[in-house]
Amino acid sequence: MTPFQRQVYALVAEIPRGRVLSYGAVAALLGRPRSARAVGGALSLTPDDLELPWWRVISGSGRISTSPIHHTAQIQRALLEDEGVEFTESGRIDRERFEWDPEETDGRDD
DNA sequence: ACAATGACATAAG
DNA sequence: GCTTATGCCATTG
Repeated sequence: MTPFQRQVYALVAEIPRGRVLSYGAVAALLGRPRSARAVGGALSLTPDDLELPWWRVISGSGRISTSPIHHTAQIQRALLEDEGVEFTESGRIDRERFEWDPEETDGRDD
C-alpha cells in the first residue's frame, strides 16, 4: 500500500451514487493531472476487502476502460446503470451530465 | 537506480 | 468518430 493509492481510494470513495469520474479527473483532483495512468494502476491493486465504488471511474472519453482480469465491462456497466447512469447508443456516458463535481456536492446524495 | 508494465490521455492519420 | 502512435506516472522486479 502506497500513499498515492490511499489518496486515490479516499477520493474515489467520495464519489456519490449515480455520478462518475474519469481517471484523469481523479488524478487532477489529487494534484497530479498527468498521472491518470497511475490512477488505473492503483485501482487495479485495490484490495477486495475495501469498499470502494471503483465502477464510478471511467475513461476520459466516457467509455468503460477496465481490465477483464478483475471484472468485465458488462458488470461495470450494469452497476452504473443500476445507479441511474445513462449510456448512449455507442456505449458512452455524457460526462457533462454525470461527471461528479466535488465543489457542488453538499453531501445530500448517496 | 534502470527497465518493464498497465483500469490513461492526447495528438495524428 | 475510430484506430494508431507517443507521452506520462506510480509500482515492481
